[in-house]
Amino acid sequence: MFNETKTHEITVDVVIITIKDDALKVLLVKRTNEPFKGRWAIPGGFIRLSENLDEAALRVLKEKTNVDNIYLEQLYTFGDPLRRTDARVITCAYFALIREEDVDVFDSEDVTWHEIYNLPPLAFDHKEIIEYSLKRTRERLEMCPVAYQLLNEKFTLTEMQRAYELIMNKVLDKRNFRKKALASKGLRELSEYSKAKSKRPAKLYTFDEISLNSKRAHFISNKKKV
Amino acid sequence: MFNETKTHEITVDVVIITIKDDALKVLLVKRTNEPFKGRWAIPGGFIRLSENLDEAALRVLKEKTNVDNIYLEQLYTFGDPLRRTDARVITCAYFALIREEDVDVFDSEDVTWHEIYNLPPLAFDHKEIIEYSLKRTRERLEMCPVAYQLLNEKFTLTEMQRAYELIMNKVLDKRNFRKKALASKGLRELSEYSKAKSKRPAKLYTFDEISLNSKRAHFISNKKKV
DNA sequence: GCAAAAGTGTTCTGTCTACACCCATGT
DNA sequence: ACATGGGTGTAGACAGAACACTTTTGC
Repeated sequence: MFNETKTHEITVDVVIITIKDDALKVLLVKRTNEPFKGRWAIPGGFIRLSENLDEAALRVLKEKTNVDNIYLEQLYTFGDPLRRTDARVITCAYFALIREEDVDVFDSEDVTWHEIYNLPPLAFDHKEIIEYSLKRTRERLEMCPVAYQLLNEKFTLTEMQRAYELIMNKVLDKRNFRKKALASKGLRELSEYSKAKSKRPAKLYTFDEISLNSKRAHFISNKKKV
Repeated sequence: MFNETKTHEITVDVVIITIKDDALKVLLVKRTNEPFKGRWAIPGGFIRLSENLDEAALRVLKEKTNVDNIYLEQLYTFGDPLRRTDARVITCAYFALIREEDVDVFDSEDVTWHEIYNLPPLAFDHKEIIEYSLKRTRERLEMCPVAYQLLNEKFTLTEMQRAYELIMNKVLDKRNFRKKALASKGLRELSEYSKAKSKRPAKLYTFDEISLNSKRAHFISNKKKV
C-alpha cells in the first residue's frame, strides 16, 4: 500500500479549549487544501528541526491565538497509516486550556470557535482527538483545579463551578462544590466583589499556585503572579 | 543548528517490564553502533509506513521477547532536538507489562534484564523514559489491578502483593491489601493451592477480566481465557 | 416586595489506615 | 515442637453525596 522506503511526516496538532458565551469551545480552522478542503480541523503544523515538541505546539498555539500564558499538555500520538488519505502523517496531539480574555482573536470565517458538544464534521481523525482531549481534561480536573486556566484572573465560585460543569457535562451540587473548591491549594480569597445588576455581589477569588501536580504538563507563564 | 529542510526520523521505543527473581526489571539491549556504542538502551525501531504505532511497538516487543499476550500502552512522545546527538529522532515511547513465564528469552550478553531500581548508565534520554514508565505504571495500578499482567496465570495473594510492593516501591499492609485485592473485579478464587515446602499452602487466584479500564491501553490477547 | 443569585451545615455512607494474633504445613 | 508464611477483623479518620433555607442586592 505504501512504499516502505518513503518517509513519514510528523506534525503537532493542538486542541485549543476555552469557555466563551457560557459554552466549552474548541478553536477550529477551515482547511484550504485537499483532502478535506473546506472542512474544519484542529490547528496544526510541521515540527521544525530546531524545536522540541512542546515548542512546536506552543508555536502553533501562538500563531492562532497569540496567547503565551497557558496550560499546555501533550495528549497522545496518533499514527494510523489510514488516518490521512493523502500521506503518512503521524501527529503528536496537544491540548491547551486558555482564557478567552487572553486571546488575541483572529476569529474569522476560517478560524473560529465551535461548541465542543456540538461539533461540525471534522477532517481526518480530529473528532477522536478532541474527544480524547475532553477525557483527559476531565481526568486532570479530578486531580487538580486546572479549570481556573479557563477563567478570568478574578472569578467567583459560581463561575468556577460553571467551568467544572461544562467540562464534566453534568450539574454539580453547590454546597459540595464550594466545600471542595475552598480546600484547593492556591485558591485565594480577594476582598473584592463582583458587581452585577439586581443580585447579591459575589466574592472574587484568584489562583496563586501554578504548580498543578499533573505529570508532564507544560506550563508557560510570563504573567507576573501576585 | 539543524538544517530546517532535513527531515525528522521517528521511532518507537518500548520499555518492557517484568518481575523476575523477586525484582522489577526492564529489558535492555546493548548498542552496537555509535553514538553510545556499548551502552544499554531500551529496545526500539523505526516505524514502517504500513503499520500504526501500536503495531510498531508490538513488533519491537515480539522481536525481543516473542510474547504476544501483553499489556501495551503508549506512554509519551519524546522529541527534544538534543535528545540524540547524531540525528533528529522523535520517539514514541510505549511500555509493556509481561509475565516472565511468557517470554521466549533471547537473554544474552547483549539483551538482558536489569533491575529498574538499579539501572546502568543508559543511552540518550532512556533513563527518563524508564522513570516515566514506572510513574505511569503506578498510576495505572491505583486505578486497576494491572499488576496481574506481571504474574503467572495462577498466583497467590502474597505474590500479587509482592508485585504491588515492587511497583510502588514500598511495603503494604497485608490485611488491607487482601481486602482491596479481593474486591477487584475479575479476580477469581480457584480451588487449588500452592504447593510449597514447610509452610501452609496458599489459595490460588486468577484474573478473568481483561477489561482494564485504562484509557488507550492496547491489549492484545490470543490466549483463550477460562 | 420581588426576582436572582450568593452563601451556608449536617448526616450518612463508603473507603483508607493502623494494628496483632492464630493456623496449616513440612521437617 | 518449631519455623515459615497463610490467613483473618475492628475501630477511627476522612472524603464524597444528598439535601433546603436565608441573605443581599437592584429594580
